[in-house]
Amino acid sequence: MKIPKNYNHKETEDKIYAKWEKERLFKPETSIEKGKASHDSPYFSMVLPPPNVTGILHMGHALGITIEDILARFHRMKGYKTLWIPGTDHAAIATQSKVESILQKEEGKNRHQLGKKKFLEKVNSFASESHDTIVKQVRKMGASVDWEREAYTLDEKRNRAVKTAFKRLHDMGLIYKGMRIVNWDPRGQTTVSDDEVNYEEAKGKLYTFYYDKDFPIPIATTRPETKLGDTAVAVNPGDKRYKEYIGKEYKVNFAGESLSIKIVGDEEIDPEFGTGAVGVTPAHSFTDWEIAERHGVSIKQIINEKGEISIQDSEFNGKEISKAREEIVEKLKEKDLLVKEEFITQNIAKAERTDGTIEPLPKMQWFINVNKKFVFPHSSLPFIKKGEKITLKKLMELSVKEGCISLVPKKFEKTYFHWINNLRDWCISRQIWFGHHIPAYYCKKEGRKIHQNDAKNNFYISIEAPEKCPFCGECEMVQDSDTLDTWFSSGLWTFSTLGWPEESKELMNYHPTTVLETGHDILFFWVARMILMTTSLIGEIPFRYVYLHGIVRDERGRKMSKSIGNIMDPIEVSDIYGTDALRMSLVIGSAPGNDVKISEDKIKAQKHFANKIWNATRFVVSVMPEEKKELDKIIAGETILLDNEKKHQEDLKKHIKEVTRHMENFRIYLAAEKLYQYFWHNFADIIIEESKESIYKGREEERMSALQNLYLHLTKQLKLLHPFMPYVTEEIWSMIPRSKESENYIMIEDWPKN
RNA sequence: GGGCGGUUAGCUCAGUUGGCUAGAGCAUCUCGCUUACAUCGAGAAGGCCGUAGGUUCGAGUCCUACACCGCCCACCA
Repeated sequence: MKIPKNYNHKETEDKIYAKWEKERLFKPETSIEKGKASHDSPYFSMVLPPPNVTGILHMGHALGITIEDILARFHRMKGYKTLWIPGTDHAAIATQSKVESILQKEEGKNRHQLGKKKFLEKVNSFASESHDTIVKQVRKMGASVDWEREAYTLDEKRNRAVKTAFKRLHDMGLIYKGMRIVNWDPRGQTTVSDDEVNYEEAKGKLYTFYYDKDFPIPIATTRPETKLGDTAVAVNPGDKRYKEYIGKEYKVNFAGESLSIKIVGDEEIDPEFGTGAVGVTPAHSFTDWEIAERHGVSIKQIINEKGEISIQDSEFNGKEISKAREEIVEKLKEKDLLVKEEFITQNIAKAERTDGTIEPLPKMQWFINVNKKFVFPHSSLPFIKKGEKITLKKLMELSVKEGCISLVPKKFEKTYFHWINNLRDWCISRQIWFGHHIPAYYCKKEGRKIHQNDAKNNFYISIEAPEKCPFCGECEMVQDSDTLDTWFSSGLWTFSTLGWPEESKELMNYHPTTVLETGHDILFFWVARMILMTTSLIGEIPFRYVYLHGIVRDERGRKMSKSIGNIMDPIEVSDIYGTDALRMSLVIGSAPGNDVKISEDKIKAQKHFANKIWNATRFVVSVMPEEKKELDKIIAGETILLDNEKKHQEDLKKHIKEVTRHMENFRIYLAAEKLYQYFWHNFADIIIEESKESIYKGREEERMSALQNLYLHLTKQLKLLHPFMPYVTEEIWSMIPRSKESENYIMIEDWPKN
């Protein structure tokens, strides 16, 4: 057979992927049919972390997919029933705000001007376009995912899972509706969770002032306008300066508004900071809310959802915050109440997706209670029995602490525990339109006797829309207009993709999943939520191992970003250098948890490696004996090896062992480097070069021994390399002489044992 | 403020349970188009493994302190 001089990935990749798919090699059922695995074989299962349908894949996705595919292909070759489920994430707020900004740019409209129905149509068509792109890209990366099981976090099956989960968690007493202070994003017009808030450093002013001239204690603040909502002043109970005032109540006139201020003593107050006294604004500050709760101070909301002052009959009513601030400072100056103005740097809370400045507001929202003990309904967990009581926090903690789930690398376990310790109730409701609707229904009539479900709050939780109102028996109920945090649905991902809430075979066969591979930046967002959801709902862990990869950076260690202009598009790169080259360069030097730097040079080097493999094969094929009997003997591995070749085979055995050990311990980066080293500098540089002597000038036994050695080395190494460089190895596999028993595809060959 | 991590060749990084005469890729230099590959080969140069102590027969690897860099969390009125 004549083999071209250089490896051409462009002619290879799409063709091979299509063949794999056509032969259904990505399905565990096929492994069983072909006798590679049996029904009793151990399984290896993963979910693809569903990419957001907000655009296209980036290098981070490429890295994740590569690692996952390596794990999947490795286990498939080792004879595991291997299932890897693909899918996409509707990503609620991220997608909605993306479409909103497009709408604003293209049509100059906001979502309200367009209307809910039309807007959602737009979002859905955007999502579906984005989905198609993503799916194409996942294929291009060579991912051996089972496309027939593809899922979407917002499709019908997942919607059923979400509603069921919501209802069950509510029945368990873990979901509640309550008035609480939340992170309000005035730009996105929605609440966001604590994890979706980022802090930005900014210059600000710290004002020290008195409410009015009769008030004895000076207060410091960076936000004078919020002081309109003050209902108390808190001081440290040990602070001698203010001790005498604790317990007293003052009527003050602050900037023309009358306030009633109670002085309370609270240990949390640092006497050293500012004036040692805090103006307590319970409605617009998390810590103040807590102080107010401790001391029974009243709550007064003075800022509305638009980010305006909202006080009836006040001159400030309807004014923007910044405007109100100026005017108040002006008034304080006039009355000579402003003691000090100093510049300070402070942290401004920003909404991750919209960059809107977070305004803490008290709002009626849905929460998941992480501190409430509940009866654990069923358990396959070793640390708790069915019927025992536990909190969600404890469940999340013990799942990892007791070793049911291992994080790779281990150092993230500390970060994880630390996060759990600081965890507050999870606000799961969002006021956006795109997402799963909360399955809560309200009676339209008022004053009726309410007797079912959650009567106190007058809502009824149901998976199906109720036909008859259980409260009044007449009205058509109104569904809650809120949607769910996107992480609520992705928290169910390992089992919602396997048919839950049906008691499916899939769930029995492939859950808990074996590995979850994802970026360490979503450890809290996603990994922790999956543990929460899975343990509480099905009494099982979602996965045994969590493999966390780092961030892909440019060659100078910078994050890839549009503003720097250093973004590398994985698809472009794989067009130029080949997917195999891209995969190798992403994996080499990428220890779990560490950031990876990638450069064009690095990728080029791996393209060269693919070519090296190609040419080494060309050589081996070209020297194979023409006589059929001899060739068959080599293919069967029956040729007698001389001492020199025996030694090479011993080295190869060691190499296989080492690579396998690395793979089993998630040291994929080391396995990749070893493979590169061994192939190039042992096999090509030494073994092939040495063999030429025997092949061209040696005695018959020497020639045959050398050829046998080459053949064994090449075929075994190709198998070892296949998970890493699936395309080039598959293409080559079809070109080398093989036995009848060997598979048509290297993808389903056995992983070498020795 | 609390926590976690890093510091090894010009650059990017390996170094798995302490045995290393410390490796690789890229870049540099010299020579070579020899019948697998110039997307290559042969060779060279390049490192008090952040600093200071300690444990040990032996430390890049373990311990302590310090310096610098990075990340995460909290958020102080």
